[in-house]
Amino acid sequence: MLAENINYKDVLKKEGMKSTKHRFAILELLEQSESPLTAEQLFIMLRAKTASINLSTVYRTLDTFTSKNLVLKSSRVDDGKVRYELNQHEHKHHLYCVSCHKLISIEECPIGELKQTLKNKIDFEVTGHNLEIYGYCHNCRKVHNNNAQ
Amino acid sequence: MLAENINYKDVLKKEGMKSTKHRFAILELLEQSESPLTAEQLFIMLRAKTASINLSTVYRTLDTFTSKNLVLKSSRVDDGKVRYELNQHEHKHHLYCVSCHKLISIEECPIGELKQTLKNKIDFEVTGHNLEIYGYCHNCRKVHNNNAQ
DNA sequence: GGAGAGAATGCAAATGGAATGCATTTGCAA
DNA sequence: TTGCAAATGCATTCCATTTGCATTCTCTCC
Ligand SMILES: [Mn+2]
Ligand SMILES: [Mn+2]
Ligand SMILES: [Zn+2]
Ligand SMILES: [Zn+2]
Repeated sequence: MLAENINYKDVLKKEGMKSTKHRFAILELLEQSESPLTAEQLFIMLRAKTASINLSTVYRTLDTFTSKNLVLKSSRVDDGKVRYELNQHEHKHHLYCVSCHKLISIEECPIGELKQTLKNKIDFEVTGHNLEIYGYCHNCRKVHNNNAQ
Repeated sequence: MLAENINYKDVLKKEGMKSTKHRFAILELLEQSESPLTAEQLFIMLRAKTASINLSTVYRTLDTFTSKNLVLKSSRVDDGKVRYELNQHEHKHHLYCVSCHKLISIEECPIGELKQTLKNKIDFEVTGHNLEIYGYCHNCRKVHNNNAQ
C-alpha cells in the first residue's frame, strides 16, 4: 500500500466504498493531472501503470466517485467527451485556449454580485454554476503576434 | 413562401446556402423556441409540422447553420445531448432550475472585469465564454417553502 | 421556361462513447 | 477463515451522431 493512498482508504471507507487497487490508481492519476481527463485517457494511462484494467471499470469507478462527489464531471461541445477531475472542494474555473487546447485553472469567480442580483430581481436562488472561458493563452498570443509582424 | 421566411432567404443566400423548406422550417422552430433544442426534439416537431424529414438532415442542417454562426451549440453533462439555439447575437446566459428543469434567459453578465484581470495577470485574451447557473426558480422556491412549513 | 451542375436530402449502415447483464473475483466484516 | 455483498472483466447493447451513396432539388445561365 502506497503512503499516498492511506488517506484515500479512509475517504472510501467513509463513503461506504471498498478499497481496491483500481480505485487508488484512478484517484492517484486524477490527483496528478493538471486538467480534467476523459475516461479513455485514464484508461490508457492506467494500462501503462497498473496493467490490466477494463474500460467499463473506469467508467463505473468514475460514476461512483461522481455520485459520492469525489469527482466532478464536465463536458465541452468541442468533442462529445465527458471529462473528470478530482473534486478539490475549491471553487475554480477553466480558461480554454482555442489555439493550443490547453486548460488553465483560475480561482477568480465573478458570480458573487450576480447571485444577489438574481435573488432580488427574480427570486432565483443560485446553488451552483459553470463558467468556461475561451481565448488565447500567453504563448499563443506571442506566436500569433510574431506571425502578424 | 411564408412572409417570415423572406428575411431568412436573404440570410441563407448571403452565406452561400440554398433555400429549402427544411431549412426554413428549422429556423422557424428555433426562432419560436424559448430554450435550446436537441436535434431529436426538432426532428419530432418537424415531423408534426412539415411531414417527412430525415434526422440526418436535421443534424446536417444544424451543423451547417452552426458553421455559418446562425446557430449556437451547447451541452450539459446532464444527458449526453447537444442543444441548439438561434444565434440572436445578443449576449445572454441561462438559469437552469434543478427542480423543474426550466431554463430562464438572463442578460446580466459578470465577465467584464474578470476579462481585464486575466489580461493583466496572465496575458490571457478572452474571446468568449459560457456561463450556466443552477438553482431554484421562483416557483420552485415557493413550493419548497410551503412544503417545509 | 428548360437544361445542367452542384448542393441538399433520404436511407441504410457505420461509428464511437458510454452503459449493462452476467459470470467470476475480491474486499472485508464477523 | 468463511461468507456475502460489492467490484471487476468480458461481451454485448445502447444510443446520439456521422457517413457513404443514390436520388432529388435549387439555382444559375442560356
Ligand atoms: Mn464561479
Ligand atoms: Mn457572459
Ligand atoms: Zn494556447
Ligand atoms: Zn423551477
